[in-house]
Amino acid sequence: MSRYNFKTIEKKWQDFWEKNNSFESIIKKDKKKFYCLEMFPYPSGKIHMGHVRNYTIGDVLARFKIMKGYNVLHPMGWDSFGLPAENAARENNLDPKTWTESNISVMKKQLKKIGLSIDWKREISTCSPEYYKHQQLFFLELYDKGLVYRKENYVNWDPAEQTVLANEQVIDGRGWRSGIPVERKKLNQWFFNISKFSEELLKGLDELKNWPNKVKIMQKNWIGKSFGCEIDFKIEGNLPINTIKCFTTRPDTLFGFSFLAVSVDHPISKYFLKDTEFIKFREECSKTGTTEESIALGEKIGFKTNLFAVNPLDEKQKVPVYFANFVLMDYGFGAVFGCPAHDQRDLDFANKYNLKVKTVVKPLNEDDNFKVQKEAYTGPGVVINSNFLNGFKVPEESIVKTIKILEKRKLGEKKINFRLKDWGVSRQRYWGCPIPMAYDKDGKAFPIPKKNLPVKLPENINLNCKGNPLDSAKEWKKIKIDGKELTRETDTLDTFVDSSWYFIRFCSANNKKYGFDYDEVKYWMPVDQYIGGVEHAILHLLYSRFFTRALDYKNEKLNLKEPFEGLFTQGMVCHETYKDENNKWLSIDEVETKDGKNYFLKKNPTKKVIVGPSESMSKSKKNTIDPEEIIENYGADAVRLFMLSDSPPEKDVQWTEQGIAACYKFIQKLWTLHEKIKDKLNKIEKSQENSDEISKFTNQLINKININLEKFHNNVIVASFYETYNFLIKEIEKPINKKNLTKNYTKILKLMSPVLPHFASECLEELKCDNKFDWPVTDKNVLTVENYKIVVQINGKKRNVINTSLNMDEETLINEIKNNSKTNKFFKDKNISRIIHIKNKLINLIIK
RNA sequence: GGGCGAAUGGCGGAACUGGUAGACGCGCACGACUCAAAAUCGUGUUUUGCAAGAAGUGAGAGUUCGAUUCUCUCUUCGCCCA
Repeated sequence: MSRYNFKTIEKKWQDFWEKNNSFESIIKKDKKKFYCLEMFPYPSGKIHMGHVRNYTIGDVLARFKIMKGYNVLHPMGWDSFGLPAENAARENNLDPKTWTESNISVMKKQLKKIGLSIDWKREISTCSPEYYKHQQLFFLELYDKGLVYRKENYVNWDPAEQTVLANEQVIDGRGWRSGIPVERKKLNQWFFNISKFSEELLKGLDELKNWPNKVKIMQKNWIGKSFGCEIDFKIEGNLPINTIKCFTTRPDTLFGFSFLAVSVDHPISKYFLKDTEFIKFREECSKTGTTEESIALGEKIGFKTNLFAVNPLDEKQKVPVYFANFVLMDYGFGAVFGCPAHDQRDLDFANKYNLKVKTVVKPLNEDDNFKVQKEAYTGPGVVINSNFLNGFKVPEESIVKTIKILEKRKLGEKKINFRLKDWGVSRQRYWGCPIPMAYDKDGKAFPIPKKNLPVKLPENINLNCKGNPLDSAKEWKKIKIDGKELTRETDTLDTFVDSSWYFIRFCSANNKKYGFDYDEVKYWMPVDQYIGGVEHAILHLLYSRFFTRALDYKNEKLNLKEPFEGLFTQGMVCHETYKDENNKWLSIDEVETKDGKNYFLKKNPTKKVIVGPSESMSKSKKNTIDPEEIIENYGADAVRLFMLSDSPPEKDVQWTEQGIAACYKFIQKLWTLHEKIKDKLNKIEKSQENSDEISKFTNQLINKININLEKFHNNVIVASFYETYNFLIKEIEKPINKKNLTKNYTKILKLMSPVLPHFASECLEELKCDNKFDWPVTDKNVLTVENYKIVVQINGKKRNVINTSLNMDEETLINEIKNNSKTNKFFKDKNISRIIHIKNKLINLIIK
């Protein structure tokens, strides 16, 4: 018996697939298409286990669909713009392009070693001008359609680095590099008008039947449609304004009104610019950062004005007006009315500034003396202490009825509000897609003429300057359009823009004229199955849905709304973590164990290692496993097998040395089995009779795998492979019909081939019996079974399992149970009062 | 604080529309082979009990002939939002 040499065999088949262009996809109109896409990687240097898991899940599906006769598109590319390249380049004194390109070539080689069914002829890279020139054209098209505009907006500003920080670069309110508190600063930026599509994007979710509910709910919350009312509050004081407009979802709590809070950026702020106290307060606010979270977690502070707001439902009630840090200008109208009793944030604020707290809603089970104390009451109930609103049920009638009253009195108006804000796409970075715009001396914006695209990134840029590197590219910035001297936009596009249409680009990856070809997009889109991490559940997926709609907007030729028909979000790959006595992370290579429980330092085996919980693999925790090394030691098929076994793919999986070793051993066992079967087939001369258990088994296996593949229950599929081995290794010891063995074993190998493509290809080639790579179908003739095991329950408890013939009549069955030695004792002095009989499955006798 | 989800042996996990709980793997134990070890193969492995049996899917109730599955209450954990 030879050992299975995965190194030569895997190489052999990978070369074979490449030479034969096995996975090249071309439009075949007579065939049903299947577009299988995994989220493309960021070329950070090397592939990690998360990629291997993601791409294995996708590859199994793609190969399955190919075998089922679909015309499959399964492409791969690189999300290659972004900050890490800029940082790495700065550290290593390279340019980002060189760094990125060398990473891509390394990672491509690594990906190929997994044996993926990728059509590499469609490979794209978002940092190549061949890709981003189309993106720049789309930008201008969106600009023409009125979906792109420029406005001033706040950014996170690092005063030490003199640069803008992305939200994730702000850690505890400080710049990640400088450690200095981040400030809010206003900058002119480009925006995509995503909020124009709020309603559509929300409604579209209902049609995404093959999306996880979880993700749809997350998107729904993110879009945040709320139904409420805008109210004009009369203002009294010494300012030339009469009213302030507010948006509220709780007009029914208007009688609990105790203050009015406005954003420091509210138009009325211009009347306070001479007030040094206000200026101080505004500076204080700018330190809080711009994210909703930092505002929610930070202290609520206010600045009292000398203004008073009048309650529109009760002219006698006048409350103070505050500037407050928790009111954002871009939500509603930058002003909210405060009802402390029924909003926790308002209550915190009211307690701090000693404002009145009036309870106007009580829970159903409380009486009218119910008073809100330390916790705001936001639940359902009845309106109290509110004059003509009293008795309204909260929330089902109170909100609607109050709005009607306000509308009748012309004090307010029903309004729908969305949390979703427009997408700011300007980034003050070098390594991104240049925004194709330019400005004259007065700051007026002009689009770069389409014929002059692409606007290429200048090379040899000094990245070690402060601020935006492109700003220092003096020559590059100058441009003449129609004789006018202009200055180029120096911001680049958010990399989320790059990934918002790459799935469309794959349909026509090599089209030089335009970003895509309409016929090809019509054939391939939408993506039938998109697979990736749940961390992209909101932004990437929402932006992609928006961008697709934006391309479709005012464009009769495209007719594409939703890019991803099916979505699957896989879990992460985790590993135990190790620390030394000084609480410093230790890498997996630095520790060793003999019993799997106690770990010691390799360098110093007397030093015990602290074993931490299993966490997602990350460089910072030093618990990563290098896929290339693993493939080198165990082979791609073993890694693929392990990535699918153990845990369901939507959950996290634990990487263990024993786990991968078990998969390796299993493939060796399958090979031994294969050799035994070959041997057996050579020895059988005449056709031998047998009960054909193998056909029955294979048929059941086909059913099982079909069901589980569609449901992504890959771990169950792997388990069924083990069952198959356990079955076959015993079965081939029995007399067997040669034809049956060949036919069924071939089917079994084909069933395994999406998961173990190299191994299955090799075995099938050796059998030389059938070189068609089709998906096995069940043989209906074999599925009829004569003998059934039926479960016998007495008073609902399982007492026995007996063999019966198909559709045995009830009387015979009961007689058999009464006489059976295991169950006869239950019938002494008792009668059967009820019979529940499920044919060929179970019988439950109720006896008294 | 709100939303969503989960909880099954020593561990990862399986169980189709309510119908044999613990598939499959890991680990562990014993045995075979071997001078020995590794590798490999075989047997066993929810708890309790010698056994027949009994108990058992986070806790408590409910619906049902029958509940891991459905309903309610609670506990713990995870994710997202605030």
